[in-house]
Formats: sequence, structure tokens, C-alpha cells
Amino acid sequence: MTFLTHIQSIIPVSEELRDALHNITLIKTVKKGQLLIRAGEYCHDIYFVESGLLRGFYYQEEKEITNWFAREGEFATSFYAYITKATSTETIEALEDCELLQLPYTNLQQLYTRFPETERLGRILTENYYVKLEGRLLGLQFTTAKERYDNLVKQNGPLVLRAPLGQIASYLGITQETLSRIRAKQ
Amino acid sequence: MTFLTHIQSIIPVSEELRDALHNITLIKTVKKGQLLIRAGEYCHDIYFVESGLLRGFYYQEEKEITNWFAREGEFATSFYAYITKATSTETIEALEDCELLQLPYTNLQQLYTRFPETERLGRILTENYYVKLEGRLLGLQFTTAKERYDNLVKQNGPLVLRAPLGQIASYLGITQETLSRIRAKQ
DNA sequence: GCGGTTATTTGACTTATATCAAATTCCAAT
DNA sequence: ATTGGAATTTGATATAAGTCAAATAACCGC
Repeated sequence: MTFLTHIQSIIPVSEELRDALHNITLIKTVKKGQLLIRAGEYCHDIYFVESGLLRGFYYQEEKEITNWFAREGEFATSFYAYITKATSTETIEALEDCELLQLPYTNLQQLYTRFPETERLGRILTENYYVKLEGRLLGLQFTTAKERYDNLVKQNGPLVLRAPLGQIASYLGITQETLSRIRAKQ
Repeated sequence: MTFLTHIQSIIPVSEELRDALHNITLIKTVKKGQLLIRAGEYCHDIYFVESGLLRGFYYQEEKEITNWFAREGEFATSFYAYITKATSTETIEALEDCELLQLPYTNLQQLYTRFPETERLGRILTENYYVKLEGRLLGLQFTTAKERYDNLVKQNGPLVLRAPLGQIASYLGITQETLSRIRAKQ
């Protein structure tokens, strides 16, 4: 799924807008293990994942807590830091070699001004992410660790094979020992 | 905090836009205990709370789970249902007598089209709600029941006095017995 | 392929919070 | 003020998941 296809599924893209989108984005390739943003830095960019897998995590008393995964066709950024212009508490790491499109903040703001229809794009993307997040919150609050894992597998099957156990466990809000035991019982 | 003041703190409001905002919103007063949307219905409106207190909740095995509270100066809707046009799983209830501004979906869509700068408004409001929700998710995942309650009191002090214990407990993801015990220890 | 690091599994024990049940307090309508 | 029902508190017990520690297993660079 390319960037343009993804955008076109949300708003109509004119010739002009297509050129603009092309001009304001940068192609970025990163190797497995590389960091895109470190905790404490400012977050100037949104990334669109063309291929590969990223994760966002932060430190909670020495431990890494994975906050999200982003696969092909998804956007990734330290959302809070990007929106509020505060320093990021998150670190973003490539879990695999990735091909990314980088969308710098100032370019995006110019895009919003020059093509007001892209405000809609921003709004709809944010709405979609909100709805997803809300679903996750409810799951966290009212399902057992096993149910959460089963749901993740159902919705995100292959992801489970691509990311290490400890990262998936912290994403689900459980320890890796607990996740290991859940897996052991089939 | 009036609706207009709130909007003006986010985007500049022209004479024209102000009139439009006035024309597309309806004043609605509801009495304590009244329901604005029931689970299973479609959600056609966003409400802005001029005064009073609302909550959104849904049923989880016979029990009511409070999903959010909305006070003066905040927006309220069954977000998922409003965005996706699916039927709502949430019920919205007035916890106090309320004065609301009602913003019907079709009117809002027309506003977006007629005043493209309002797309920015929609985007920014959604972004803000996303950031809030993310904070809540992290809290839920990595703090104890007591810490979550203390944070709620810190951030939302008076709310705690306005809503009944059971509703606050389910919002925090704990049972009312646990919340009662937390309160008992100061 | 070998050695060393890192990730995962397994075990024993602890703890926060849930559950079920009963007692008490609060409050609104008469 | 009195009363009945709801909300809250308190108590006893159960349980899911955490913690700490050690044993395996998987992976990576040489």
C-alpha cells in the first residue's frame, strides 16, 4: 500500500495536490534497530510506513513499555510530542528494515494552508486513530490478559510473529512471563 | 465558558462564521437523569456542554461502565458511532441539569464544506481528545488503582464530588468496593 | 560450528484487586 | 420526622497477574 493510494482512499487527490504531496515528503530508509526519535527530543515528523515495522516505546522504571506498532500502510509518530510540540517521552525504533515516507511538520502545516481539503485528511486520520485507541482502552479495562492476546492475534495475526515477546507483552499491559504462560497453554 | 469563546481559542472566527455557528447549533436543556442517546441508536449530534455534567456509559454483563464525563466547556458525543455512523454502544446521560448546544452531523459537514478553516477546528479538537485518551490509556496500564484515583482528583477535583462513586470507579477501571477502600485510607 | 549474549520458559511465592455478602449510611418522598 | 430503597462501607475470601530466580532455548558475530 503506497502513501498516495492510502491518501486517495480518504480524500480526492488533484493533480496539483499529488505534486505537492510528492514534494513535501522525503524517502527515508532505516535499518533494523535504528532509532527515528529518541525520548527527550522534539518530534518534527510523521512517518508513513511503506514497508517494514516500527514501534514506539518509553521507559517506565528502567523497563521498556511498547506503546504501539506501525506496519505497512500505517502512520507513525510520537503523537503527543508532534501535536503539542513538547519533547517526546517516546522512542521510535525500527523492528525491521523499513522504507518510510517522512512528512515534516512545517511542510504539513503549509500543506494544510495551501490545500484546505487536506485539513479533512488530518481530521479523518486522527478520528480513525482515536477510534482505534478507544477500542484498545476498553479492551485493556475489561478483558483478561488472555483475551487481549487472543484479540491481538485475531486482528494483527502476523505482527505477533514479527515482534519479540517482551514487546508484545508490554503492549498488552502484561509481563513477559505471563504472556509466555498464555502461549504455553496453546 | 461559552461555545463561541471555546471555538475562538482554537481558530479565528469571522463575522460570517460566527453567524453560521449560531445558525447550525440548537440550544438544548436536559434534566438530571435524562438520556441523550441510548445504546443501539444512531448518534447524529455532538453536544457542547455550556453548563452541567454528562457521562457516557455502556453495559458490560449487566453492569454500567462509565467511559467518560463531560463538564462545562467540553464536547460530548458517542464518538465511535458519530464517526463511523454505526449504532452506538454508548448511552449518554445527564448527571445534572444541563444547558447544551447541539451540533447535528449534517450541519457540521456543511460547515466543513462552506468554511474549510473549520476542518482545522475538527482536526485540532480530535487531536486534543486523542492526546487525553492516550494519557488515560497509559495511566490505566501502569498505575495502581490508588494512583489513578489520585490523578483524577488532581486533574478533575470537583468532578469527584459531582458524580456517584460507582460511576467514578468504573471510569477508573476498578470496582466500587475498591474505590471506597481507597477513599477510606484518606 | 562455537561461544556468548539475549530471549523465552518454567517454578515458587506474593500481592493488588475482584467477588460475594452483610452492615451501615444517605436521601428523597411521604 | 419516618420510612424504604439506593448508595456506600466493611469484612472474608478467591484469583489473576506480578515478582524474583533459575533453567533452557534461540540468535548472532566470529
